[in-house]
Amino acid sequence: MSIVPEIKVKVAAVLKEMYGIETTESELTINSTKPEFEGDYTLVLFSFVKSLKKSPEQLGNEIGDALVKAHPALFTGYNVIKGFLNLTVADSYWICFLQSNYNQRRFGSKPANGQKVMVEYSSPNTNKPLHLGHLRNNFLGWSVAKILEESGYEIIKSCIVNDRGIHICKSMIAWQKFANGATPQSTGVKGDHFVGEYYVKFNDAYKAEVDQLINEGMDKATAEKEAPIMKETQQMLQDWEAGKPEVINLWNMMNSWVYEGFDVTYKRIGSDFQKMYYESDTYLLGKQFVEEGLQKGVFYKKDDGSVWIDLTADGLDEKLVLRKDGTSVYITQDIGLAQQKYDEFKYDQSIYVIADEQNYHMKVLKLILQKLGKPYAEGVYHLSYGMVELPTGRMKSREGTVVDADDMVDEMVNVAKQKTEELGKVKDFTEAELKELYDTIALGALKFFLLRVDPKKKMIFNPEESIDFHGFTGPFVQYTHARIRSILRKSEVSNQKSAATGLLKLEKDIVIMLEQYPTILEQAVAEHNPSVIAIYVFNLAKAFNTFYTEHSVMNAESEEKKQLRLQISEMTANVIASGMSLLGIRVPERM
RNA sequence: GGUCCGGUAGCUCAGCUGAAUAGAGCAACUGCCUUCUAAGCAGUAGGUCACAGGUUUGAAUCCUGUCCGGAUCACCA
Repeated sequence: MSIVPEIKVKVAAVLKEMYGIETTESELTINSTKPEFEGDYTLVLFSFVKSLKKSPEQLGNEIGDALVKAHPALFTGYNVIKGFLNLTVADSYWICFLQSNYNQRRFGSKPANGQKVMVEYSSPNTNKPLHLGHLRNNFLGWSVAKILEESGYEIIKSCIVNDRGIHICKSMIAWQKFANGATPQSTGVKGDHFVGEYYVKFNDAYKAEVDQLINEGMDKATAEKEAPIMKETQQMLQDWEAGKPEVINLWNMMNSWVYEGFDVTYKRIGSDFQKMYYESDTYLLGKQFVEEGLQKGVFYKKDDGSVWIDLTADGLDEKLVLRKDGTSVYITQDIGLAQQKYDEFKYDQSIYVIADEQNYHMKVLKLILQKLGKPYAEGVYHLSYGMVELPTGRMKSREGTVVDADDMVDEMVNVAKQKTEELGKVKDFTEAELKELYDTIALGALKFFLLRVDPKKKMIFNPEESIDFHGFTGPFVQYTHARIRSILRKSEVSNQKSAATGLLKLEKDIVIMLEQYPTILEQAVAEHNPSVIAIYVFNLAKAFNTFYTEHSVMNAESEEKKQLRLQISEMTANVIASGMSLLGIRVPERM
């Protein structure tokens, strides 16, 4: 058991024995003792003062006395200040904890719990390359999956590719019109970027046609509908749905270009999936549920044949689930896909990593599944994350302010290279080693930057800050790891029982933090939130650096001290490495 | 307009299941490399926690209202 719950159990026993009051764990507040006071953990006394009719000081002294007397191996002292009982945990407890965990590679991980979780993330469109927003999504989804996996869940990472629809036809039409048969191969442009260029070309051509029609006296709305290129695109969508071979061939060809490009990007940023879904396969799913919903009285049909669900009683609106022409809408497809996923994997939980602009949609999806009585409805969880904005405001593809994912990674690699060369610490590295190091640092910086903020909140991406490798950053944590590894390379850590008997303040600070790691991991799981790990790992690295400048490991005062510090160092390196791995960040031996 | 989310130091963010004098990083200023990697450390300065009420022994945190910003409410996806 972790130390905090253990303290709570002991306190509860004392309260029961001395005053006859029953307390639950949540009624007891144990905080880390503020650095300006003596002690490790603090019990807040106020809540008992009233019912026990004792002054906080008296109560604190009584409880403190009883705790020290009953558990001399755990508590070595206490002090009471105002309504706070500050408890000092025995050094021997911390040393023993360190001794038994310092060389564990996966401290904090849990055995399989039999629960199966699907995590759907990334969800790209096949008409343009990935951008900064996708990166946040990919890093989040991957990390949450990894965090759950480390905590004993079986994970299936999945991805739904939006590979059909009007937006896909736009780039197809533009390619037909403007490409003269050009291909990624013939131009040397990465496939997803290549196709993205034609999507842009479509919009340019479309805009020109609309402007011309307006100049000829047409109103804007009509012009947007009547523009010839738009009509061609809509025709193409119909041809696609009808399965017209030349359209399908073109579609297959252009999508394959995009996938080649995506493969490169995914590999580079470390995204992977066990199961791919394609909207072209799933867009017709869900229609069967319309009939089921009608029979169960969950849906109703309007005179024009369209089918709806009334969610006004749940504080939402009426929502269309089937068009009057009998085709399904997005939400209907999602119902179908949820069922298909469940049929195949029988998941306990299904996490959808989708931006918060779809909060309403996901609420509706879950509600409909519940109303249809689906057994998996409760397990549907929308991991909603905020949009990434630039200091200048929202990214807008039409205004060309979108930050491209590949460009972003390239730039980070360049910065990593430049800074590494400036510092000149790894001049003996081979080309291959250098390349790997630049990648490790670049992606570490980028991932840490995007994962360190609470997913729920929108974030401002400041390019200048993102290339800073000092302070609250991935490279700072990586650097701390490299520093520790440097020490460990030079010295054997003895597996002998530590002979050390006491801990200095800065030594204990680190051990206390290390002990908290499993609790932090639990919090990250409960909140589906990687940022708590990023923050923790940064604080741990910071504490180690403080210790490092103050005390020497290699030239410690005694052999016992040296061994103790080596153990602290090794465990810190291990916890940094595993914490960072949960964020999808590698950690170098040297940098 | 309805619903939802947010407003904490110049900037980016923690803290939000109530608890001690509100914390980091960046930016600014001061120091520290003959000693295990200075991508580091130590220090100074910087706050009416949007505003007003309320609950409480105690509120950045909970409740109500107001102001400001954003998202959403498509037979789009």
